[in-house]
Amino acid sequence: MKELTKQQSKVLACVEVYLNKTGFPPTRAEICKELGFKSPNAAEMHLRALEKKGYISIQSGSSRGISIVKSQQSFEQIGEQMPVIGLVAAGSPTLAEENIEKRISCDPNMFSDSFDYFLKVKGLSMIEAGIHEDDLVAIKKTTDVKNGDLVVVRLEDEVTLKYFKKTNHSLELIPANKDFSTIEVDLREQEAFVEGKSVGLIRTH
Amino acid sequence: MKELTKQQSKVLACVEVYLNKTGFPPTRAEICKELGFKSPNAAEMHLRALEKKGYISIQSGSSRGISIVKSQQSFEQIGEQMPVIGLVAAGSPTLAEENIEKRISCDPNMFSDSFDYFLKVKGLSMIEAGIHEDDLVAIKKTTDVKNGDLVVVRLEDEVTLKYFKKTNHSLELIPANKDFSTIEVDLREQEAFVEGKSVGLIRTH
DNA sequence: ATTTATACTGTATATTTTTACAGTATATAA
DNA sequence: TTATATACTGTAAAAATATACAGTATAAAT
Repeated sequence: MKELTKQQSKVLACVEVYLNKTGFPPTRAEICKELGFKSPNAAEMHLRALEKKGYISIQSGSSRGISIVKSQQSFEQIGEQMPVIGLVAAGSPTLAEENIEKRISCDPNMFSDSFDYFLKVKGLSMIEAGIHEDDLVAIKKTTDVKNGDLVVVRLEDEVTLKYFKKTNHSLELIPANKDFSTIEVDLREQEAFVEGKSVGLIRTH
Repeated sequence: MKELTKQQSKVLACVEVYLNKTGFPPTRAEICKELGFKSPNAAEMHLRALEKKGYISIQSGSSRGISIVKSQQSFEQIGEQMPVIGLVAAGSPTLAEENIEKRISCDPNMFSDSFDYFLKVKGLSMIEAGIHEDDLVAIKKTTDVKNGDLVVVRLEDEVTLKYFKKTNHSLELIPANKDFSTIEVDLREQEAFVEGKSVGLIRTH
């Protein structure tokens, strides 16, 4: 999570205090009044920055549509807002705000292992493992993976979700669909980046 | 504290659910949409009644200026401990303590629809729907199911998870595995109890 | 038979609120 | 020296929202 500037921190605190006091979030104008700004745009800009850094989410077009994603206050946050990231064809699955499709309120420890984000599955390459298109796979960011693990690997600019098998200099990324073929990587010729591994899955019916 | 009418109770619940889901209170129009009212004044009147009876307070002149004074719900909505029930061969999947295998901390609204418990899947009859043994299927207790829904149905003492298809006097419970056959029930001869329907699924890898 | 409470529809308007755009100022980095 | 990021002011328009008013319908109470 990115660092906040002094003013952004003040604005976040202001929103949290207002929320605790009234039960609903403040308007831009109310934030200005509280912090002494003279233009609603001052508040707007700080809120946008806070959203980009993942501390709040803003429901666009709604009045008072601010919700706290990550509290500045240190008290326990049960039911954190876990980000959902689309499995994009190119580039790493980063947690930058523009990649976050939505957030789901749940416990980061609901599976056997903790996880960092959900990856939204594209395509049918893992269908025989019971992993469908649009399923959300819970990914733990780690490079510590074993053969047989379901992993997120980046090759060049392509990111895939496959079973992991490493043998000497070669890496096999094995699909679970007879219509797809195993991706074989000679690690002396090409780099492969393990982004993380799956610890669970959720699906909405 | 005064008693609430049925509709007032619905409106209060609606506000509480919205608040838990979004982090801010609903507008009059949003309450109407949720509960099927066609005039914003319907919501307005109920809110006024709820304020008069001391369940909420309304900040006049503010958008979404509703705060809960006395919650209707006896339990916390976020980070609830949702029970996991084994799909036992005999008897209804009841929420009696002896049937609860464990509890998982998660948000009852993490799927598109709310749910009441997780059912632990036994057997392979739904494998082609990507539902494996030991997957946890989120079940919403309801009898309001449509053809094609994934439902929990009890026949005599046997409980199954299957696709639902009703035609006149006959009920078909369709598996997703070519090695299993559809269960056909003539409703004039045998009773079938719909216990609920699936709204989602989670799996631990 | 008439009132009273509940439960709405439908419309209209004033007010609140978001949000875009055009600027200003300052410090820091390239 | 020229960007670039932070941190605002000031204005204005469009959209969202609260809320008043005038009705309709129904069941229960008086």
